Amino acid sequence: MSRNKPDTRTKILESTWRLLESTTGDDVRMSDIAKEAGVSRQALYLHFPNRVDLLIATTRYLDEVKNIDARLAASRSATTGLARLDAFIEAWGNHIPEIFGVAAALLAMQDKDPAAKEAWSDRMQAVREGCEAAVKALDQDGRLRPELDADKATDLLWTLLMVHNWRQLTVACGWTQEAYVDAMKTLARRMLVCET
Amino acid sequence: MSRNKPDTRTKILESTWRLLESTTGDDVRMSDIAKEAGVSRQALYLHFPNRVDLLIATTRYLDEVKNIDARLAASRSATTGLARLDAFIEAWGNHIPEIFGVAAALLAMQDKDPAAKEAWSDRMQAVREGCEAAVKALDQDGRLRPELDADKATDLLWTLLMVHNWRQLTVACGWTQEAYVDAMKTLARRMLVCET
DNA sequence: TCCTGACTTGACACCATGTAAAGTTGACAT
DNA sequence: ATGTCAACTTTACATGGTGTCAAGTCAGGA
Repeated sequence: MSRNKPDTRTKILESTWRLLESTTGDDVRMSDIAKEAGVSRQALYLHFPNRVDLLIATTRYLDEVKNIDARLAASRSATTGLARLDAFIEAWGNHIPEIFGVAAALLAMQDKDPAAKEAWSDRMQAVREGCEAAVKALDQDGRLRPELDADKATDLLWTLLMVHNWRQLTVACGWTQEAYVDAMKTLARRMLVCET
Repeated sequence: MSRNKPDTRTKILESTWRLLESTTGDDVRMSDIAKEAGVSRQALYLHFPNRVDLLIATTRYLDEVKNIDARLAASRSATTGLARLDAFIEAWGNHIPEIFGVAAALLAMQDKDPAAKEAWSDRMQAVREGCEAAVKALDQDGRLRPELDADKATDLLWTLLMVHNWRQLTVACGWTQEAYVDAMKTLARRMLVCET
């Protein structure tokens, strides 16, 4: 884990990220990344076995830099179930735009590449666990709608918070990030929480 | 519009559909379709200029066979706004599994191919119009939540009914089609409709 | 000085899409 | 019967991106 030098590997990861960020980059090729990193195309293959693994490594790098795990974990410290739900939605919802470029690239190749599917599904499993924890906290407060069991409620919240829905509302419909997060909070309550 | 003979074009469209339907078909190639249709690969190019256009033609063929437009239009005949919302969700929600295979293929190539993006966005625009009509009917009954304007409400309903959410709940979470439709109806009401 | 590891250069195999051109076949008009 | 035309087949090839391979460069350390 010694990463001190100018570090070509990091340069590559940063470049990949940067290119995927610029939404204009419809389809980012290996040679594009190499050029951006100021490195030969072959150098990429010295550090990553293939394109998919490079993208996956980029998401992990991003998670590390943005420290999403810590931020999601923070939402667990809320005292009431409701506060926890809000905190979780806020943490995750505000993380989405940070990872969206990379996420979209990974999503795009899900059908073709099993490894990409696997990698994405891993990340989403982490989100699901966050949803589950929030739902359980709600249940323990007796605020979960009685007609919902914890599994169904988790499924619903998980689905609501998917990247696709963020994309639709912000990118396609032009909502602001704040409007998105607020709407998600409201909807989650209406979906899951019972009165009083 | 004379289509009477054994009709290679139709055979190709049917084969494309069939292959995309079988979700195992991760990535359906032109040669796969040709083989399935019992036709040379080049024959495909006699009928469709390229892969994207073939996929788009397949969606149109499907729409025609399944007669979705008529079914969506039928939802407009409901008398109250609430009934209309339900009818629309039922019509569209039950159409999704019919088109899902083709839709997924078209979605997968959205980033790469502008024509695919265009085609899909066209179809989704039709859905949006349905959402808008339902929201307006609700508004006229005075049942639309006062804190929502018609645009925002349409955005939300449209997002809720996206194919991705169907996929997540049924394919990923294992919900039945009925459970999905019921949940969407309930959620739409909770999202959009005010009390009394 | 020589070695080694990181990187470059250039060539190439692979695979899917799409193009091009010549050959086959069957229906149909005369 | 013959010629023609359209639909389809066969074969070959260009293109573009991924991934592999092998030889070459070059700086820094023992």
